[in-house]
Order: sequence, then C-alpha cells, then structure tokens
Amino acid sequence: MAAKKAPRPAVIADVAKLAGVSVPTVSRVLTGAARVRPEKERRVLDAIAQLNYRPSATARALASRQSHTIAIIAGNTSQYGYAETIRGVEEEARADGYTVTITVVETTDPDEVERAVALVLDQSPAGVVVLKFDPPGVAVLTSLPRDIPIVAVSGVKSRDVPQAVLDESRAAEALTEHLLSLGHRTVHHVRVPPSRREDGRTTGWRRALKRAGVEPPELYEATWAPESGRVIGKEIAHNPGVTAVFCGNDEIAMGVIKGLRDAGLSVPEDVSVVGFDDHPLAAMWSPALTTVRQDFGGLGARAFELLRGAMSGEVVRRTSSALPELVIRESSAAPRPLAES
Amino acid sequence: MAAKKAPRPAVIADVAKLAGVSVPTVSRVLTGAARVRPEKERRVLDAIAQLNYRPSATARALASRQSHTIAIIAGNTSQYGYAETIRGVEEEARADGYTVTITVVETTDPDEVERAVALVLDQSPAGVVVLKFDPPGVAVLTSLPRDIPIVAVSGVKSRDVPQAVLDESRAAEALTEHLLSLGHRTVHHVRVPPSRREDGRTTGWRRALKRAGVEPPELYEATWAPESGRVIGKEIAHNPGVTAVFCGNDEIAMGVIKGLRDAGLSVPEDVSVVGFDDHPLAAMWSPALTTVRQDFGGLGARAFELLRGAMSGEVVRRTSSALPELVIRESSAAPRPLAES
DNA sequence: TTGAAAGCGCTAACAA
DNA sequence: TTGTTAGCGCTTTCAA
Repeated sequence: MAAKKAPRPAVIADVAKLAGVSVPTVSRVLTGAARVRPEKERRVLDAIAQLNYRPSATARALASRQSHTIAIIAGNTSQYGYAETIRGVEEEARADGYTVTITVVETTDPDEVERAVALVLDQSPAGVVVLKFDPPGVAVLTSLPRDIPIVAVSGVKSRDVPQAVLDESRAAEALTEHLLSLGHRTVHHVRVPPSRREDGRTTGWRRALKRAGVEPPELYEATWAPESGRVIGKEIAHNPGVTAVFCGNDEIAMGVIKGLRDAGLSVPEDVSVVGFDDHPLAAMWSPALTTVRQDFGGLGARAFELLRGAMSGEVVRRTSSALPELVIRESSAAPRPLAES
Repeated sequence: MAAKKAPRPAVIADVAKLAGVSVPTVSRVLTGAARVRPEKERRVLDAIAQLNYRPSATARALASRQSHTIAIIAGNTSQYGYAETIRGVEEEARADGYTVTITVVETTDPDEVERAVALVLDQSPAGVVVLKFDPPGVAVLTSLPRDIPIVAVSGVKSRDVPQAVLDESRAAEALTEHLLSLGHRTVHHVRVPPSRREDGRTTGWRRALKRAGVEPPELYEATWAPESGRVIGKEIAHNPGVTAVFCGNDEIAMGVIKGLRDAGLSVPEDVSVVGFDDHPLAAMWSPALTTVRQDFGGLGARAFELLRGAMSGEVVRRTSSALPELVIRESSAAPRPLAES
C-alpha cells in the first residue's frame, strides 16, 4: 500500500502556470518548433527544472502522430550475429534519442508471425528493422504493411525493401578460394539453416567451386546448435574424401572440429576446417579458427542510418558492406599428401 | 511521394459507426471492462474485422494511464548471460502481450545513466527489469524512481528491490569444492568484472576455500574479453604453484586454457581449469569444460513473473533460483603428483 | 447494459 | 512571438 504522498508527476500545464505562459509556449520551447522570447524561455526552463517535469512520450506520440520508437523484429536475440546486430541498431538509435523495442518471432507459423507483427504495429513505431537472417524474418517482412518505414538487415542482396547487407557470398567465395589455393581438390560445406532456398554463404561457396571447375559436393545440413556440428564432424571423419570443410558459422565449425577429433582426426593436419563470422572465441579455439570477419555491429548501425533516412521521408538507397575480411589462422592448411589413394 | 490512396487506418469511431453502437461500447468489448449484449458484441467484432481495425496502444496508454510496455535496462545485449536473460524476459513478456524495450547503459558515467533512465521513464513503461550484473546496472537501479514497478536480475541476493537471482555463490562454492576434492591444495581464481566490490562467484570461491582451511590466494582480474583470459593464462603458466583455476565465466576459461597451452602446458594434466555458466560452446571445447550450468533464460522468465506481480500491485517476494547444476567434463582432474616440490 | 460527456498530456492550427 | 481553440484515439466517469 504505497502512500498517496507521491506528488503526481508534473504535466505541461503545471509548467505553464509556474512560468506564467501558455501551454503551447512550453511545448514550443520543448520541441523548438518556434521561437520563444528568450526571457520566457528562461522562465519555462526554470519551471521545468523546478518541477522536475518530463514530457510524456505517450501524449507526444498521440498528439503529433509520430513516435520516437523503433522496433526490431528478429528470429532470436541471443545468437552471436543477431545479438551484435541488435547492439549496433540500439546503440545508434539511442544516440539519436530513439527507444527501441524488440520482438522475437521464432517460427514461420502464420499465427505467430501475425501476432508479432500486430504487437509491433500496435505501438505505431516510427520505423521497423527486420533481421532477415532466417525464415521467420522473411515471413515477417512479407506480412508487414509497406506504409511504414522499414529496413531489412540481411546477408544477401535483394530489392524487396531497403536493406543493409553484409555481402556473405563474396566472403564465402574468398574463404573457399583460400582453401582451394592451399591445394585442396574440393571443399565441402556444412550449411546453417538458410533464410531461403539458398543463402549467401552457400552461394559463394558454390560459385568459387564452379569457377575452379569443381563440381560442388553434397551439402551437410546443420542446425544452429554447435552440437549438430559435432555430429556432422563425426560423420565427416568416415569420409576420407573430405580434406577441407567450410562451415556456415564459427560455432558450427567448432562443433565439427570437436567431432573430427572425437573420431581421432586432427585439424588442420587431416582436414582443414574454416568458419564464418569471426566469433570472439574463434581466436581462442585450438586450433585457432580461420574464418572471415563479419561486422554485425556496423551492419546494425548502417541499418539504423538507412531507417533514419526512410523515416525522414528521404529517398532510400540500399547499402552494401565494405569487403569482408579474411582472417587466416590455424585451422586451415595444405592437405596431407595422399598415399596414392 | 506515396499516394494519398492509403485509406487512413480505422479508428474506434469508425468501428462504432459501422456497428451502430457508441464508442465506449466498442471500448468495452475491446477491453472486456464491462458486459455488452452478445448481439452488439458480435456486430462490433464484425466491424473490427471488416475494417481491419487495430486499437492504438498509444491512445490507450494515454487514456488509461497504463502502458503494456516493459523496459529492460542492461549493460549490454550481446554477451551470453545478458542475451539469454533478455531472451527469457522477452519471451514471457510477449506471451503476455507486453512489448519490451531495451536500453543499454555502458558505463556508470552519471550523464549516461541519467540519459538512459530518462529515455526509459519517458515511455512510462508498466514496469522495468534491470540487469544488475555490472556496475552500470547498479547505478541505474540507484537513480530509478521507486514509484514504478521494478525488478532486478542478479547473481547475488540483496534486499534493495525485488529480484530474481541465480545463486552464484553456491555454484562457485560447489565448483571450488569439486576442485579441492580432486586433491588440489588450493584453487586460484580469475575474476570477471564484479558488479560491486565482490561478486557472488568470488564470494563462493572464497567461502569454500576458507571452509577447507585454505587461505585464498591473490586474484587474477580479467575483463569480459576472452583475450584477457589468454593473457592471464600465460602468466599463470609461469607460476608452478597453480594447479587449479576457477574462472569467472566460460569464455574467460577458454582464454586461460589457450594461454596455458600457448605456454606449453596441458589441461587438465598440468593444471585444471573450470568455467562458469555452461556456455553452449563449453562442451565443444577441447578439453570439454567443467563448469556449472546457469539458467539465464529461466532467470529472465522469473524476473518477468515477479514484475507481473509487482505491476498488478501484488506484494512482491524475492525469488531464489533452484540449485545450480555442476557439469563435470574434461578440463578438471587430479593434480599431477608432485616430484617432491 | 449503454450512451453522453469529459478528459489523458501533449501538439497543431489559427488568430491576434 | 504568443495565446486560444481543437483535436490525437482511446478509456472513464456518470447518468439514464
């Protein structure tokens, strides 16, 4: 039972009265919408400080028909790439005085997608950032009305809505070429769940192989759990034809290495394994992982910048990332010379 | 230049007119605040569907003086424990129809703390969850007004505000005892940045040591970056008195192991290293990490539950976690028999 | 059970 | 430059 003592928070009318001006005048100094005589402005500012007044974002949003909230919709919030991207968006948004809401959509189940979209729309956010890394993200994008500023964040280019992209296919291509240049006849690929039929990582891998005149071998399909990588690693250990493996992300690569080792093979002596993303632990791994750096934080920041443009009615252009950076460490090496085979 | 075509979204008055009832009646069926004659209710529902009407959360919040938004304030969003906790809160909140906003406070700089708190307060959220894992979290808690429902999430108990806790000291104690029971004379500790003078992990470690009659050796201080663990690992390698190391979290443990190995030592043969949290990659590591499982997701969920209680004016009790679960894997073993010493 | 009237706290138009 | 007057889209009295 809280005491009734709590003096109800000051509202704009209280400030106006104390400052001896009208309510709109207070609003004007608050928003800077129009000039106010310096002296009155001072009085208003004093009153605000004295009453410890804070404008209600809710009332503002209702009256001005625009909020200072942006919504992020994502398949999850805790995985490395997602978390970092969200961090990037939040950081930029906060610097700009925006509040960010997060809504997770775990599956492509129409009901769930619908419900999440409704939750977001009900807040009438000033803009929406959709993490289009996975099928739920794609589904959300489809059912989001287009009369509100939207920016997608993705690993592959598309002309759907404005989007900040990290060119995964180029990165995957470079990584695959690295392996090929080491002398491997072919490179196998462990794919993480793609956002559509094919993701940028797989595309780049395939492209590099084709260019080298090598027929892409069959894919291994992993889930997002590192454990699934371990299972695949064990499986790979039984296939002597595999000398180099390109994994969809670093966590899976770590799992694959674990599986390979459990089966008695060593990396990179018996098989080279490379990851993707440059996870903070990639360098700590034994052997340290060869991978490609993905700037997810920067990606998020760029997404917000695009969104800011869209929100201010600007004509939006798409961005593309800087070139991905290959990080060569210890998990990749030349193949063991074959004993005939 | 968007066409003016976009039919402005339907508002409650449109629904009322179409259904042939008054606005308050529509509101009543929406909120369930009062009984409405079944037939009218049907007409209202039909009108809502037909107009594709969505109530404005903003207007609702203003009129009813209560929002359906809860705010999470955290030191960061991407680190494992934080990200998982946030996931837990968001999941529960979403199931309850709440929108969640995230605000990051990176330092204890009063201006930054003030600004973030203001950003949160301006939204007049229905409740606030503060991740009190670090100094910024503690600072936020101090400058947050108490006339709004607040729940803290933490690793150590305190009577400040209602809080969901994960009993870190018990877990750390169990882990330290495990090492001691293996035959180690003492256990060294690599601490991660504490939220206050001392954190639960360090406290538990110290307690177990004291209980065993061992004087706690000097601490090693790490940052949150795994790399800092590696540096410490190298340092430890030069100290032959160290046979067992308890690290503040799994990432740091991985770094320490890396550093130890770089210096030519092997784990657990030369020194045992245990982590904390049971990070998804802990099992993939070589050697697989001995650690203690922390259910951050559940922690977040419990925090929301507490908050829901507080929001509905309930008398709030504190929760405590279930007992932490020790996960013994390969990185801990009996010390090497000494060659005299 | 229902409608009329009165706000919620603010910004937008419009005169003055 | 400033105040008056109208709302924003909803919920909440209060009568009926």
